[in-house]
Amino acid sequence: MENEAINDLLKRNQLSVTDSRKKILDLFLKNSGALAHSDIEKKAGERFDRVTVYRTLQTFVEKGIIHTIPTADNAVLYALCKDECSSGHHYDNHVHFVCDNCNVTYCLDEVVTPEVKLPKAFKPKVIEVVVSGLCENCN
Amino acid sequence: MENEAINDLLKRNQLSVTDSRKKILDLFLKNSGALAHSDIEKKAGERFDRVTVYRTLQTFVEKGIIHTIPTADNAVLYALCKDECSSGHHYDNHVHFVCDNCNVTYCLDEVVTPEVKLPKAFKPKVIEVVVSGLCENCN
DNA sequence: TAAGCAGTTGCAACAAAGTTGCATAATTTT
DNA sequence: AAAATTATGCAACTTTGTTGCAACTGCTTA
Repeated sequence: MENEAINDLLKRNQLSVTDSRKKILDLFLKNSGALAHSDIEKKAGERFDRVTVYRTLQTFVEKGIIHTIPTADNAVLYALCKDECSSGHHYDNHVHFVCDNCNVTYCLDEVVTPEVKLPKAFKPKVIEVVVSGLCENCN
Repeated sequence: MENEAINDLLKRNQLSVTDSRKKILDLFLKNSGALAHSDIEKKAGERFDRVTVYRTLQTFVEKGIIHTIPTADNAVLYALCKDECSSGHHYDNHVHFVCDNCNVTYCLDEVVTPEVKLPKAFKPKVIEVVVSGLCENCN
């Protein structure tokens, strides 16, 4: 079932289908929120080698399978990309939401980043928006 | 001259006026852009102890003298707050701009963060906007 | 389906970033 | 100017991230 989807996703990105990659991808699929490196490393049941986790996440980012989320406290977070992300180029124009209470980070894919009017001399390329507050569950 | 201003700022925040604090504050005043921890630690001329830099920055953030800036590559950046920031509470509703070319980070104090429409269930408190692209000098 | 190749993993060793306790030194208070 | 308070810097440590290399796994093709 989902196994098929995972295999497909990996193959579509010219990645060999390995245990670690399947397990890490599975974690993302089963988690609605974003994951920190440490979440993955310590994830119940299986322990992955630190180096493998670093390299897997890096590979996934390069292939456009996941993207990083900047946070105010500078923890590195990762979340699945929508299909539109292509290799090395993230169309990451959605808003991220961090809950102050439960600390979960959401990708609000349906909320598009607003326009920002800058001084003329600045040429914007990417706009990152991170909102914090109370999420749907903690409200 | 500026020395007065620095002393005042520290005293106003109930901080004793020490060499390290004066020098680090001075760096911020002389730099239009944001500073990374390492910028401060290695700053030409003077070398500060790593621990002192960590503790000084932490104190300044707590007092509302400086604020942190979230970045895409998760480097920790600090910049001076406008006067409105009070102890422990940052009114940090301006846009940050990171130049892809010269890598300088600007606080665009005059650019106010736009409204973002979230799903009803989410209650926003703080909105962080980080724009990257080409700055006024690299344009 | 077995052999061989390329890509992936995990270990070890290292480098960088950040933290803590404590004795010393500097500021502030009286 | 001495006492009290606060900040500094060292040492030792923890956490986080990186690199090289040998062993292994998944992929290809014959």
